[in-house]
Amino acid sequence: MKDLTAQQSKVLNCIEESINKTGFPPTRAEICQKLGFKSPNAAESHLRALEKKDIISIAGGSSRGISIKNKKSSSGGSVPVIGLVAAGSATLASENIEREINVDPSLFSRNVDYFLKVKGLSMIEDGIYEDDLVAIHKTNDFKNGDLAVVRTEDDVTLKYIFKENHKLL
Amino acid sequence: MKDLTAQQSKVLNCIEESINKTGFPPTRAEICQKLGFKSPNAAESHLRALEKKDIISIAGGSSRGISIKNKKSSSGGSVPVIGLVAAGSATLASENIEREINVDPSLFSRNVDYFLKVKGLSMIEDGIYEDDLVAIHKTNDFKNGDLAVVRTEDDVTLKYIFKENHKLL
DNA sequence: TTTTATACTGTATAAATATATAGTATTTTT
DNA sequence: AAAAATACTATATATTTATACAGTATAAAA
Repeated sequence: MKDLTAQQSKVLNCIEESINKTGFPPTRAEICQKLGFKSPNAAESHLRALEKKDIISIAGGSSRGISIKNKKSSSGGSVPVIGLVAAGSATLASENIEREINVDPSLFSRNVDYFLKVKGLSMIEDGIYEDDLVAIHKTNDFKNGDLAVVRTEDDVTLKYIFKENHKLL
Repeated sequence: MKDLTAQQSKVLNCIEESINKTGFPPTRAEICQKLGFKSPNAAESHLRALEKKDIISIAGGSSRGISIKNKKSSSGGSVPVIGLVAAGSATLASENIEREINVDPSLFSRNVDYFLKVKGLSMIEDGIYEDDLVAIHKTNDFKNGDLAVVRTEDDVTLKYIFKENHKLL
């Protein structure tokens, strides 16, 4: 898959956010508003570039007809499974990947970047057990109370995050 | 939650299918086409009824502005966990519910009707282990190769389904 | 160096879409 | 028995939205 430019990534993020927040994709105008463009054609061009790179598909002649394509193959994307240690170093390098599993992408509303295998019993009250796989979606868009992978100095944990005065609790 | 009429259920199903298939909600006209209505107001009325019953929300002034609300509470729906035996009798009666767990509904693209606890190791090759919870979405809309709960005479199993000449294989 | 891709502004418009209004008929609730 | 909800057809229209066309400018690839 070709790499995306910085602007194309922003537009893709904008689409994901819209779907996550409102339940439906954005219009050209809404993309422009969010990213500060002054011409609808700015959004249109980026959308066509993303379509050309096979990241999204655009349904012609229908409003909000944007859908994000499944990242890898279409018939069940292959998603890497990573141990928690490897996640600490934040690499998806092949030596860190335990195995690849096939999932139906439509089961998840957000893109699954990778799976993390759970160690320990800290989340047992929430129905998350040891060796469970947690689907991880990379994003900078989080709300208080979201469940997230939190990475500190040399520790990686799965917990609910709360932000207060620009500090994570 | 108030009960839905037969027609309202059809419309809700139509919305779910559209989101699952295309990635975005339908227009009034598309609902009419799918359900055989001849007036856009037929769809509109049903949508307003569903909105009144708090099943969906409609974003005013924007196309395809339909989103399906989280079935139970908005901040993490409570979803019942059912043992496989209980699923065989197809009841959600309280004596069959092992426990209720809270999930972030936005993690799933489809509504999660209940969770099923897996018995046996038949799906181990697909990363589904004993005592795993499988999110079940009730629908009549399935494709070949979908993973589904298959219920026979007195047996309930989780398997990939294939249909051929109106027979399930 | 010429082409292609990126990254926009600005303007215009056909088509898509939501949505209101006016009816009719049936069923359900009060 | 009256009122309210359901379940539509039919028509109309303001607004939303996609999308094309004309430019300008810069960076990357051939």
